[in-house]
Amino acid sequence: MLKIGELALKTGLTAHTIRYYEKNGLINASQRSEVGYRCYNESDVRQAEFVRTARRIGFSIADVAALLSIRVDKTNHTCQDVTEITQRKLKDVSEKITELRSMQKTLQILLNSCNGGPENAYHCSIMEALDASNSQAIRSKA
Amino acid sequence: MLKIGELALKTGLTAHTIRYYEKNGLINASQRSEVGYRCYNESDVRQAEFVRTARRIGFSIADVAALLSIRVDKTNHTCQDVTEITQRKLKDVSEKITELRSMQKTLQILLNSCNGGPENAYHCSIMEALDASNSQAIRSKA
DNA sequence: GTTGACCTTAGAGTTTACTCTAAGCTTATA
DNA sequence: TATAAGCTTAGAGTAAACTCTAAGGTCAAC
Repeated sequence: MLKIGELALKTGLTAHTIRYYEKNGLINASQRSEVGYRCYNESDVRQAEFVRTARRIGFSIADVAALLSIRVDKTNHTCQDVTEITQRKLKDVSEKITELRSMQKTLQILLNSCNGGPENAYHCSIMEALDASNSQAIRSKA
Repeated sequence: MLKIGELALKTGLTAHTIRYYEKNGLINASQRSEVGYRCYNESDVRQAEFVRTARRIGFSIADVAALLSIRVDKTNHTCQDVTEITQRKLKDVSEKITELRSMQKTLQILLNSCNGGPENAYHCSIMEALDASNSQAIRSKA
């Protein structure tokens, strides 16, 4: 039986985070010591590791909660339930990447248009591009 | 001279957001009407459009504030000042993309490993992968 | 003259995921 | 035995960028 600090060490979470996850139903200590310390058994530890793994992959706390509810009752859930959550997350991530790629491209175009030298910014092409009320002006510089 | 609702229409921001930006020093109304309504002249509008453009590209409010302080005093700032902000942002965006790509890859691997069918989740390979305390298990499924 | 749309302010609420604090009890070490 | 490290709780603070609310004044149209 581990105490919270030991679980923290084992999982790489902090004790604070573990308590926070507990409040959110992700991790629980199946026992308390006589003086009220949280005690984690092997099954608790495995669950904590599941949570940590899922969070690292990028699942939100709500996603992890959903995955856990499947995990504790696998026979009444299907692979489809699991893939739905995973697919939704993949879609979110992919959309975010698309958005960031567009930003990245624009920023790169801006940087290419300016030498970044010590001359004053009066004719800085980045400033000019941002000032073009029509952000099309930025795209057309590709 | 535009009122706030008109500026909102013109820029695609909401009146709420414009007031919020004002509080943060990004947009200002150089005049008020007799009864206290904000009045935006052409220069105010151009600044609001600069802000909107910069925000769309992904600059934070703090970044935009920095860019604006260059914009109002171009002769005392250099192209280098501008490119530094832009480069920092590009670095942030690129790092975020790298992180998201890794998530995307992992999620795709998980999905490839499971048919997502209506059978119960008892042997769901996504759940198994998440349960492998060593998230290496996920990577090795590539 | 009365709707309804628009404007004002200060300030609270939202989202996500922590992160930290205070006040106090427990346990291990020197 | 004293000190430090670790545990408890409730609750506040952080970050970023809005978003909304309440209570009230203004303006154009019917």
